[in-house]
Amino acid sequence: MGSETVATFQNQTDFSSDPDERLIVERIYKAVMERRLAPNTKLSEASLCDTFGVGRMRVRRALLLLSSQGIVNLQSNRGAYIACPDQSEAKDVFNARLLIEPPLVRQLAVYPDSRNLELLTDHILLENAAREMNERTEIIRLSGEFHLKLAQAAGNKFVSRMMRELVTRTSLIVGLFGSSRHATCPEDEHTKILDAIQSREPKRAEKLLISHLNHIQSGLDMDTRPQPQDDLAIILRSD
Amino acid sequence: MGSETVATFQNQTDFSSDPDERLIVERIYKAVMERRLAPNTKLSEASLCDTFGVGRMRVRRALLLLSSQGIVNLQSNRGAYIACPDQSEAKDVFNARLLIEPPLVRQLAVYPDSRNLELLTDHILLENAAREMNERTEIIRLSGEFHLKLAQAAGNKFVSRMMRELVTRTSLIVGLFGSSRHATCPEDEHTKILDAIQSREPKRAEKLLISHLNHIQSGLDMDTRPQPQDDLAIILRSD
DNA sequence: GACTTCACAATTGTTAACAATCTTTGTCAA
DNA sequence: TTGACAAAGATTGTTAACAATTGTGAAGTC
Repeated sequence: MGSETVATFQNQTDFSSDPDERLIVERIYKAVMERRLAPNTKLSEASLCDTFGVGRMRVRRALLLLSSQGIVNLQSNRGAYIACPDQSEAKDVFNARLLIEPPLVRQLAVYPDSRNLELLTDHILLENAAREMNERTEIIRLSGEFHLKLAQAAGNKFVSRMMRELVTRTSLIVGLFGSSRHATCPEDEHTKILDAIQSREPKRAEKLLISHLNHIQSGLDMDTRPQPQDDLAIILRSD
Repeated sequence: MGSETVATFQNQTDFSSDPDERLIVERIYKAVMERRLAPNTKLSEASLCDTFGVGRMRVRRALLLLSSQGIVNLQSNRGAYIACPDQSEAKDVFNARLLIEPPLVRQLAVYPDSRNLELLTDHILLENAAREMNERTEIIRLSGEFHLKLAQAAGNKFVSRMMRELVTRTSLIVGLFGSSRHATCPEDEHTKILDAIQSREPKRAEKLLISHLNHIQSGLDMDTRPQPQDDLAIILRSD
């Protein structure tokens, strides 16, 4: 794992015309989605340069794009760090998701497009396969991407974009505040949601989704760890 | 008009740390919102450089940020152009707005926060004042920004961001497809919506908003002008 | 021993020159 | 007159050197 191409992700809205830039952005995005890159990890220009074999300009542009997507935090004269959402932001993320996803799912259940439902079914198969194989990073990423595909099923570029940002941020939040027990999403909730959509039951789909989001949220310890990292990141580096 | 500071807009999410960069981004954003910058207008680096008295680096970064917000279209080796949404994108924008804004307004009507309602009231006063004075560009901008303030009233950073993008894009769309008659928004619909919110009538607020959005959409000639500009822009330039 | 100060190293920010690409203009031939 | 072609001009993309800032560690002082 990790060796497969990044092309899988390039159905996303990506503004950079240069392929190298896209690669950098997508790789970091993917690492964040899989929680391999922890919040507040420093992304120094030099290391990215020789990781990707690119000049500084490309790296800087990629970092600027990542910062505009809220994935990275640019600090003047100090460098780029993986974003580290606080409790207030976490609240905003979940509220935004609770605002957008329910009507989205309702709409999907009212006008289900067979082609899109197929894609969702395929995705759930992937999820289950990853679970069977116990591939942790895959499970985490696919779990998040289910919601993204939900948005993509609506066939709306803007909704997809916003959802991508919200899902990415959720990944950071779960990484920060998630208790180790509920590390991964509950297994069958996605299946149930898709089922309700396929059966054209908007109300049920909506309710399942809301409880799913609440379930994720309830697995977080928002009180502990007020503002961790930075120190922690340094500690990890000193090993 | 036009001489007032740009600071008014800086409550927005803006990722650039440098003040010059913010200024460029906000000025172009504002010009688009006021429909002074038409779709497909070329933004050459040189002209921006001496307009703002900045080096090329700043301009290029600003353009990259604008492109990440969908305001500007970066074409490799050809330059930056004000985005020119097509019919398909227009459809997406309105669908996204119809997805997000109704639940948003409903929520505002259920939990109205007095401070935020005050801000909305103030905004409507500004709108009416601009209408009285017949300040066209102000009317256009404030009209769009009402919806943005609606989102901001929810106190959610992400919702505000998405709405900002949608509203900006709507401005481009109306500029492209809007028939000259309905150039500006209908006068009192915003007032009515706010009224419904203040009276804590979620259903009514939602309905008013939906019909408001449909009203805007119905004022567009989506069939005419399949893909204008570029040529048109060149024609205008040859005067 | 703890604290400040200073200098050095490392990292990021900026600039300007150079390279590559596209656009325009002018010329020539059909 | 129209079209293709080529050279000049203008614009964007890239690179590398330089400047500025921050972080680090050693020396010195209390």
